[in-house]
Amino acid sequence: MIARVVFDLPVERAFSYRVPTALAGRIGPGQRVLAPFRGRPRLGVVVGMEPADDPALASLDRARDPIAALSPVLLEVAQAVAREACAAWGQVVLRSLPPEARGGAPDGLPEASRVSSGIARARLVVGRERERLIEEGAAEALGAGRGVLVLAPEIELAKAWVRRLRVRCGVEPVLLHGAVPPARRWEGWWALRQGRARLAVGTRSACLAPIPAPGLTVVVDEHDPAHKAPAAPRVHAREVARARAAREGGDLLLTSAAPSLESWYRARAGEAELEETKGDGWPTIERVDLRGAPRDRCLAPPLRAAIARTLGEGRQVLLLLNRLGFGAALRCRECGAVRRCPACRIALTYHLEGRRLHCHLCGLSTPARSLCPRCRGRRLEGLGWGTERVEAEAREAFPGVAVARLDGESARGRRGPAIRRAFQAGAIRLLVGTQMAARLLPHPEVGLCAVVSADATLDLPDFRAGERTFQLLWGLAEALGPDASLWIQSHYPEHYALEAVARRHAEAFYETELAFREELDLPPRRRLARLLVRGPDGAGLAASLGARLRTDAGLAVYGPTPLGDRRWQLLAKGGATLPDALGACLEPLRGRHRLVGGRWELDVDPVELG
DNA sequence: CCTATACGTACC
DNA sequence: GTACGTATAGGC
Repeated sequence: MIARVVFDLPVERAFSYRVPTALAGRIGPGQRVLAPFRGRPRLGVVVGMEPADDPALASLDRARDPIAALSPVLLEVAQAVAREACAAWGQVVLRSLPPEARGGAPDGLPEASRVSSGIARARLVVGRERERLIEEGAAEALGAGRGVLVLAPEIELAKAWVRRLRVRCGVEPVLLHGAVPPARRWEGWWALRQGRARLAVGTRSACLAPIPAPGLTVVVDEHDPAHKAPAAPRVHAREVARARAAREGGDLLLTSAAPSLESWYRARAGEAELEETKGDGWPTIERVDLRGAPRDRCLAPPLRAAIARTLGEGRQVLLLLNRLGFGAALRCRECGAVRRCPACRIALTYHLEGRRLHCHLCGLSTPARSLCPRCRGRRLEGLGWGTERVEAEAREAFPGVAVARLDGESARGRRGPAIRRAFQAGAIRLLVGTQMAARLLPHPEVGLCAVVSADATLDLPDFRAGERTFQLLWGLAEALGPDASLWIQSHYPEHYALEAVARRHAEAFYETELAFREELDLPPRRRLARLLVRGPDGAGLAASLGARLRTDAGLAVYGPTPLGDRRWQLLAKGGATLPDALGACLEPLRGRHRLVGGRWELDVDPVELG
């Protein structure tokens, strides 16, 4: 017999090994094996067996475990997902397994569960009841003797779901994420594989967990970019979940306060049932126009008054800064808006070198002078204010009020939980924080929540800037009670994302946003891939790769656009077959990643453009 | 003429 | 990814 083996390498091929007679019958697809590779034993996974022999081939050293870590179906899922992401099958497979640990698997696999094909039921659930539907769905599937996988975008959220499901389902869920020690991850993995456990909760690293007879796969906060791996293999957990459900059967449940345009679009096309669970009541939404407001203050007078009122009523206040890593945009001093690309409408990014503005979508490059028709000079201005700054202003404006700050810096060590507890207990009356502070909601004592500058996300140099802003604001509004108010400061108070939140009319946002995406041939209508290039001659390499994609693959290619100092980006636009087109064109260059000039990396269906 | 480094290739 | 081969430059 010959075993086909893949490794954690950025290569397409599987490698062939003879199966020594001593191992015959003990080796099969999905099994981890140690195979001689470049003279040393290397960990690989068997993806296929062939009834042939070739004495010229090397022989497998041994099986790493007595049983296969993955089922043949999950190997197929990994292959399909790898193909869509232009990633190597072996990397998707091996990086989905827990890292190597001491000890081996227990012996014995249960009868292979009969695999049904096709998703039984795909749902996209929005609204306040969505969490209850997850609990119900999980309990129901477990009750029917089926397995359940719940994927959350962050470790903390995964832990919270373990607590909820433990109570609701009466079983101990297997928790799988990057911070769980390898030995414990394998323990849980084998328990699932052997059918001793049927419920798993985890982050994207758990997306290929061996759930026995899956009845339900849940993707919590499906819109969250954290579901996609930030480095190769750049696989999106939501797409793995979809591929799994299509091949393993069972229900697919995607949930979000404000879903991604991709999922909303699919639901609209009939690929999933859109289920809106409306809770009643919406907070009062107040928009503050920052145009013309003094730039040295971060809290406008009407907002200050409202905060004072709220504190006076004995309720708590939350001030949020959504600083999701901003590009160096140029803001006009007069009108406050940043300069945008006339074609793509996304914020232009300022590059010190040559004092030029670049569009990261279409590659437009223009001199930074003549910044704004209404403004004589140009002024580089950071977007938004820091949390410390807002905290200081709040202390000064509301003397005697217990003010605290919750951000990456102040939450370091054991301080985060202490601040959270103090806020929940009411000891802190006004809390200034970043995204992580938003997680404190829902909290009924909060009477006012303010987004200090919605522009921090609206001015991101990303065509999803509007979508991100809408998702953030909608999520906040939903988490606040009807007797609370949400204040939004912005230079674009009439922006349709803000308008839709104020009117509690999500559909209006999605329709407008989709029209914009369709007009510019952007996702979800069409697909994008970005090619990241770096190296001493990144510019030259990017240009030649771009030319190749244009002529050989016939793709619409934008750029190269500079990303900081030595990084360049190309964007390729295509249809459903984009990964195949890219593969066919770039495959001959594989193994030559280090072309003269630098190295390059592909990101198919990027969720964030930098 | 020999050793140091650079890039391209193949890995079973 | 990375060890290894061959091409290439620099050193004596």
